[in-house]
Amino acid sequence: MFAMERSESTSLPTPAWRKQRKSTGARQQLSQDLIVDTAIRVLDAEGLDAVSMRRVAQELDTGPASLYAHVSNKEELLDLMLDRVCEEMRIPAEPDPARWREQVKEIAYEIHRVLSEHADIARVPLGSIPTGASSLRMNEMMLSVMLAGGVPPRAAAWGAERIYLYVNADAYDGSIHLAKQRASGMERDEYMARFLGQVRDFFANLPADRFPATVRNVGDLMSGDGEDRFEFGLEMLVRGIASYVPANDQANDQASD
Amino acid sequence: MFAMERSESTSLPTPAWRKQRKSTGARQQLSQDLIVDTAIRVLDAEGLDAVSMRRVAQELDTGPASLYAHVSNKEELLDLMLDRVCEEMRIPAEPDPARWREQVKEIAYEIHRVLSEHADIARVPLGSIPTGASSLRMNEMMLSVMLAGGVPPRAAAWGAERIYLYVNADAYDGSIHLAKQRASGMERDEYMARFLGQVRDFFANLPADRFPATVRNVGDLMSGDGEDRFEFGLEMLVRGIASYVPANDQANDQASD
DNA sequence: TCGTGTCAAGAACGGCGTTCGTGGCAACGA
DNA sequence: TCGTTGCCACGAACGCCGTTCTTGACACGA
Repeated sequence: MFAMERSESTSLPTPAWRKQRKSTGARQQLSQDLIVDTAIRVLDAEGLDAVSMRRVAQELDTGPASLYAHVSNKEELLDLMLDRVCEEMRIPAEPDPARWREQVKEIAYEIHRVLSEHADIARVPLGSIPTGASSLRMNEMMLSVMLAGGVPPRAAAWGAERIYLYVNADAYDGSIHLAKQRASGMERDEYMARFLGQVRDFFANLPADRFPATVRNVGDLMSGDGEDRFEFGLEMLVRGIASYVPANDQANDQASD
Repeated sequence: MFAMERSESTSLPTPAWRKQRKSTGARQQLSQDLIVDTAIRVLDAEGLDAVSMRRVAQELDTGPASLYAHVSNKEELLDLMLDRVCEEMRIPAEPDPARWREQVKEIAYEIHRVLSEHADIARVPLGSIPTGASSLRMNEMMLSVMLAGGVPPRAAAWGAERIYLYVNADAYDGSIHLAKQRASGMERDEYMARFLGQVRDFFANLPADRFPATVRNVGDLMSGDGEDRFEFGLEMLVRGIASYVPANDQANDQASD
C-alpha cells in the first residue's frame, strides 16, 4: 500500500507508458518520506528499540544499504521521525493574557500527548536541540503566551525551555513502563498493578528507623497515577514561573530573582 | 605466593616449561565489585556508550562470558554502577524548618553534581525506580526536609519525585553535550562556543513574521549557561512546591489544590 | 545502439549482548 | 597420596546491530 503523500505533487497516478520500475514487480519507489513513514509504523507497533535500519529495510522488502541513499544516518532518521511526529501537535489559539497559565499547561499537555502516543520517541529529543518547524512553533507559542501573561522575557525564555525539558522527561519516563509492559507480555492494568504492588511492598518493608518519613508516607508516595503526577509537576512549574510576574496580587516576598 | 594478584607483573616472560595456561593464572580474582569498579573507570574515561560487556572484560584481561558469573545482565551492571555512584552523594545535615527551601535545593544540587561527574550515567536512572540505599536516603532526606517545612505529605511525596525527575533529566541533558564534545575532539570551551553560535544563528535567521517572539528574544533565549538554567528550573519547582504550604504569608489564591 | 548516470541491494566488516560447552583447578573424601 | 567432584573462567559461536563497498540493472540522452 502507499503511504499518505506528504508533499504537494506525487499523488498523480503513474502514467501507463512508464514502465513499472524494474522487473521485480510493483515495488514502490524508496523515498525519505516513505522510509520515515515505515519507521514510525515500526515505532508505534514495537517501540523504538525495534526501529533498526535492518528492520525498516525489511519492512520495505529491501536491504539496509538501500536506505542510506535517502537518509544519511540512523540519527538523522530518528530526527526525521521526531519532526514528523511533532507535526501532529495542535497549537492552541492565539495568546489570551487572562488565561496564560492555562494556555501554558495546554501546550505542555499537547506535547506530552503526542510524544506519549508514539511509544518511546521521547528518548530522541532529550538532548538534541529540536529544530523541526513544529517544535519551533510550539516554542514560539509558549513564549508568546508567557510574555502576554507578563512574564519577563528572560524568565519566559528559560521557563519555556525548562518546561519543555520536564515534559520530555516525563514522557520518556512513561514510555519506559510501556516498553517494559510490552516486554512482559501482560496487559497494561495487570502490569501496573503488579509493578506498583512490588514498589509499595519494597517501601513499606524498609527499616522504619532509618527511613521514617518514607515508611510513614507510603500511602502518599504511591498515590496517583502517571497523569496525576505529570499534572502536579507541571502545576509546580507554572506556579513557579508565575511568581516572576511583577506587580502580581500575590507572591511578593522573594519574587524576580 | 607467586601467582596471586598483582597483574602488573605479567610482563615477565613465560618459562618455556610452564604451560601457557598457568601464566594466565596471575590474574586477579574476578568479583562483582571489581567488575563494577572497572566499568565505572571506563564510564568516566570514555562515556556510557563505551561501557560494553566486551570492553569491561577486555579491561580485565578476560572474555565477556566471564562477567556473567558475577553479573546477570548488562542492565544489572548498569544498576550496580549507578548504586555505586550514588554512594558518593553527601547528605546534608538534619532538616532545618527555617531553611527548608535551601535544603531542598542543596539536595538537588548534590544529586546533580554526582551524576554530572560520571559522564552520562544519568541515562540509567531515567525510567528505573532507584532502589539503591543511597537513592533511598536522598529521597528520605528530601521528604523530611519538605515535611519539616510544612509541605503537606502528598505534595511533598509527589514534589520530591518530580524534582528528582527534573534533576535527572537536566543531568542527562548536560551529559549529552559532553558526549558530543568528546566525539568532536574539541576542547570544552571551543565546542560550546561553536555550538551556541550555531544555535544563535539558527534562531536569529528564522522568518520574523512566523516566529516574532523567538526572533525578538534571541538574546534571552541564548543567555546563561547550563548551571544558570538548572538553577532557574529548580527555583521554579521550589517556588511551586512552596505554594502548597498552608497558612503561608503569601500565595493564597489557588493554593493547596 | 551505445555509453552514462543513478540507485537498489548483496556482501561484508567490526562490534554488540548473551549462551553453551569445555577444561583446568582447588578442595575434599578415601 | 590419589581419585573424584564441583565450580568457574573463558573460547567459540549465535544472531543481532550500523555502516560501507561494490556490483549491477535499469532509464535515458546522444
